[in-house]
Amino acid sequence: MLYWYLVFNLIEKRILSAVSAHLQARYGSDLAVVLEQPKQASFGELAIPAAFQLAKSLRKAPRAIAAEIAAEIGAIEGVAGLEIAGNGYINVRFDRGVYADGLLRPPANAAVEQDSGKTIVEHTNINPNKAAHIGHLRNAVLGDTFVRMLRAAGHDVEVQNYIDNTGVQVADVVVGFHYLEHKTPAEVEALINAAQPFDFLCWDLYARTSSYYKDNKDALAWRSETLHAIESGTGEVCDLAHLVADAIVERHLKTMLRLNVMYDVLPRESEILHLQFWATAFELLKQRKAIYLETEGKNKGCWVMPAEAFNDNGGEEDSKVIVRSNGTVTYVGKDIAYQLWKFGLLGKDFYYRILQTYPNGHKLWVSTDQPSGDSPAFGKAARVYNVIDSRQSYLQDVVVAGLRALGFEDQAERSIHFSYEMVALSPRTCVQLGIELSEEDKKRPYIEVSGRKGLGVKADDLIDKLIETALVEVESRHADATPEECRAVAQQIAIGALRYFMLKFTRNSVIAFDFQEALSFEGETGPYVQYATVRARNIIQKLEARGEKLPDFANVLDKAAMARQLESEDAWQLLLAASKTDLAIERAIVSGDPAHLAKYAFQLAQAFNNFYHEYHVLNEENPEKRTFLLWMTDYFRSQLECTLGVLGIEAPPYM
RNA sequence: GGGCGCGUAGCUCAGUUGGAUAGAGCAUCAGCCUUCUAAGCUGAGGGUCGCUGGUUCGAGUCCAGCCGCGCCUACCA
Repeated sequence: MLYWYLVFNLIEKRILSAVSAHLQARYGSDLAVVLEQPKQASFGELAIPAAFQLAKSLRKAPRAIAAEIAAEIGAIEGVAGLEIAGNGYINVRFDRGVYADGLLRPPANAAVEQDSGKTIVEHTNINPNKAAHIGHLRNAVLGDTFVRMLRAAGHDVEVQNYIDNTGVQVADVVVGFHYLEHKTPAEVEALINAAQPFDFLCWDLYARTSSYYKDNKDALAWRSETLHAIESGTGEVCDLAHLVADAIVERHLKTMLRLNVMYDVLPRESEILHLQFWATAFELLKQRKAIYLETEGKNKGCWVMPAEAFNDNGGEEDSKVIVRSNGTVTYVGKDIAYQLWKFGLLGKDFYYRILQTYPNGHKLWVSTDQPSGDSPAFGKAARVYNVIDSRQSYLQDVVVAGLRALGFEDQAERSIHFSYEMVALSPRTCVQLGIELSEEDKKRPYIEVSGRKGLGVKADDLIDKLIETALVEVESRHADATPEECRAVAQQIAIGALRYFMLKFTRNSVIAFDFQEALSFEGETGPYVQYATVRARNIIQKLEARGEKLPDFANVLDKAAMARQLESEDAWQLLLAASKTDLAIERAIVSGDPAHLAKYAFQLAQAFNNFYHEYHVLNEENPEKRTFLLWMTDYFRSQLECTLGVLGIEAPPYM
């Protein structure tokens, strides 16, 4: 892993090693020293709780031990002083001048660690049979932000979006077109190019087909016929399926691009079938006895994985069917093959072609079953993150168990289910959408969405609504701007609001989606952070409009001057908050939750807003202070822009 | 029944490996725009951290047992 230079981290490390060495020499203790963030900023920058841990073995009061350590440890570079506090804390105060100087003039020898191989992040994975909804948005925004975090920290990341273009869900829409509406491929093609978005049309058709099955059980035969046709790879129904899936994938890619979400490659299930990925995996699984042919009971005739493989006390659990008694493979089976491929363990690869080139020049590849020239090397990862909601954790466990049963212990260990809770609807939003609720549902805190019932909020509808809401605000504030400019700004604000909303909740909390909350641009929201960034840039723009240039801070600000300016506790706290961006990114990666970075972004914006109100930068008369405040402004600006960038949020030119 | 998760202010949620006075936002109330944009800032009120016990110098955090809620537990994906 590559870390860019962290002044804070550097001082932290110095303290850690100094304290460890001292405890070893003085007490013969090999205690693992840790540092804490003091509860209150006024206590200092870091706290050492080591005295508490030593109290027992030394049979001494923590406070006395703390005093002893503080008195005897000696000087640590970058540390101005140590204080005893509470029952035995040692609070650390940084040398403010040294710290600021480190931020302004970072030493050249940045710590570099080698990345240990490629990381694959798989996210989005929407069934290509209907429009994307808010649940898919959570997946894509979480995945994309996690990718940005990893890349910011120097990781080599490959982004995959798996397309299940041969599954039941696609089949059901094909049933709708073919059997219910008697449409030919040519007629469906006309619909794809029609004014109404094709994925919206399919949203309704899918719901209609699903409800038709309910009243006409015989119609389920249409589904299996369609699935067989798709699997055979030929015929009108199969053509129809590809037509539908490809058109909807294109729509999904457009929707995701609106949110600044892009991919490297789309592995498709059709290729997993045609290139016999499953057949290869099946042989492996049989060979190594990871699955067996059930000879009795309800699963008679199926190839199953025993429950003990994926469940610690699997005695009571049913084994998991991998191959059905009719010889067809389940989704989990295909997923095991896919997971093996991701690690380069299958001994097979897809062929690839370029599907499209994004506006920024990035190329998106898609799997194909025909040799088609050069392509980047996909797959063969050292680590795999599957961004999939927690409802599928059972299936993810089975996939990992498959790897383990094949003897790929390391890869099983590095198969990470990046799980998150679902997005449901608040009862209030259901009412707004005209969804009728039963008395029972009304009492629930949230209502689960259902694509099958067509119950949910479409991603594009939500984005449009956000843009319209933002547009009203932008136009009311900038009467002089052109409609195109206003729209562009409104779009950035809308996406900022949406991405932040999807990130502000920790992964394992259910989001009860509420329009009123999601459409808010005030308080803890994306636009709040964007607004702070715009303000910081405005100060610098105003300066330049007055014919002044931003000083070359490294030449005009020395350590002593900064130390003088940082005698103000407020200024120091603000600088400290602003300097912790890298730390926040690193912690969010370690904890695996982008919500932590979103929280930091909000706190950073709060800090800047405090700065903005407390100091009037351009009117400052003291030259040294004015230069210093300009530096702080510029530093805040760059830190805010960096954080927003990692969150995938743009800062508009004005708000 | 089993697995996973949740329960913290009126509402929506944070709370790092146990640590100092449990925090935000929204909502409510009281203030702040001739000054770099008020999508902002300042202040006030608001808490039995679901319950009971345990571990220890110390528990919202760890352990056990309860209570309530959600999801999963398909030859669907």
